[in-house]
Amino acid sequence: MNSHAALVEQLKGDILAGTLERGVPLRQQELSERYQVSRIPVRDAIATLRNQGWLVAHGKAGVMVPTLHWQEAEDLYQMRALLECRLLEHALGHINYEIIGRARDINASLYSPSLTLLERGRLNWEVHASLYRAAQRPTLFNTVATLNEQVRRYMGFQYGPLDYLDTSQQEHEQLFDLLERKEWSQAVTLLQRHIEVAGVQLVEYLKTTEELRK
Amino acid sequence: MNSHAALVEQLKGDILAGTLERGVPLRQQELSERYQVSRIPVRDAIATLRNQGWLVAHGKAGVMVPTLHWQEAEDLYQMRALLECRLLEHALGHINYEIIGRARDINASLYSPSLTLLERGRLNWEVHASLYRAAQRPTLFNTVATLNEQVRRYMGFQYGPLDYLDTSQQEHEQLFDLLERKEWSQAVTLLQRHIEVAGVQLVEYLKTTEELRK
DNA sequence: ACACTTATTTTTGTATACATTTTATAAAAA
DNA sequence: TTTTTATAAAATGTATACAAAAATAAGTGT
Repeated sequence: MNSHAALVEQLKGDILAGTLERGVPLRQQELSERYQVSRIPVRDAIATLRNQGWLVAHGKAGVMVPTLHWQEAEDLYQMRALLECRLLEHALGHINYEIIGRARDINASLYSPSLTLLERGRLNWEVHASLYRAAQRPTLFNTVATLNEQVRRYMGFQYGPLDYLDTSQQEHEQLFDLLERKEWSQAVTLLQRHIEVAGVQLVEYLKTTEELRK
Repeated sequence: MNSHAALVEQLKGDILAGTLERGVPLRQQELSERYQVSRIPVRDAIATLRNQGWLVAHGKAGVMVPTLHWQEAEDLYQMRALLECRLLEHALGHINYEIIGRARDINASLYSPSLTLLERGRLNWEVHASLYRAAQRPTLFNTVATLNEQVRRYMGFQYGPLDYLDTSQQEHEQLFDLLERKEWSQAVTLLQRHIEVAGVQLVEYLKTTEELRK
């Protein structure tokens, strides 16, 4: 992995871990000292993170970690539900037992308790992605991948408070069964609910925590 | 406008104009000489354009203007149809005569024949955006805006060959009428077809030109 | 005490120079 | 001739230094 991607991932990790306080401006020199590189790669990383929504402008000079809003999570999950269902529909004809097998393996690895939050989020996406790739629709796939990457910003909250991940893995297994039996319309419906209820749960949780902060 | 955004727009213009050949690697030094700036702002602009899909990697070092594929256009328009209809639904309750009036004004300005391709594409988006903003859904709006920005890469082809823009403006006017009469479900249906037929026309055209190149 | 200017400091943006990686070239071996 | 490997050239990535812009602080008048 080149150092640019490494720095971006490092920053994402620190954002999720809460090491970088939300709302306060990040200074390029601070970051360059913290990560022991010059300001140029820091600038590159900041640009990437801005484009992906992990950082936003702070006034006219500087960026900050944005505060989380339930409205954003709601939109992200609604878009996921819409687009991922279309993507699964395109994939249906191309999904074979090998693909389902790989997806099962990834889903099984999620049961390991010694996974960091970041690894868990990434594996969860890989379960979905392994199915979506069969659709051979790179443009649609990329947009969906971008949405999932944005959802990751809320992962720090999804873990712990609502033990969503257990039920999520079980729903994945149900999805695999339906796909193997070629019960396609039911599979798409399950996926839709799978995403929508996850979204509703997250939004509800965010609303309560937002209330608490006032 | 700061120089970074200016350089990005300049490059987009040159990409649309065909000044930068597709498929051949762009060198940072060439661009820095061409636009009379150092390689640093060129690098920044390239990073932005890569994130927006206007440039893609060429091997391990360098970027190029990507070739256009009808499959990409198809996906972009299908996503637009899905997401923009949802966005319009959210907006329906908030759309008033002032908003429709502004949209009408923008649409009227499109009849001017002395518009460049870039200006035309931008105004066309502004018609849609002026309605969507009423929805007050920034996250959904941003995704839709990104999709429209990506569609712009195909605008060079949409102009001339298929005289799509005339009918597009007439459909906009129909949409305004339906919104004023609060015939909401019909308005959403019209928008869906408006986007879908534009997509189909573009895809058909791209298929024929792709055939010719072989 | 408060609004408004002006000066100072800080921060970001850009140029130049150097280091590292990648690509192209040419020589050597199969 | 083709493939492989070594070498040279070129391109990108990064650090440092400087210029422009923005934020902060100090001063001025009301």
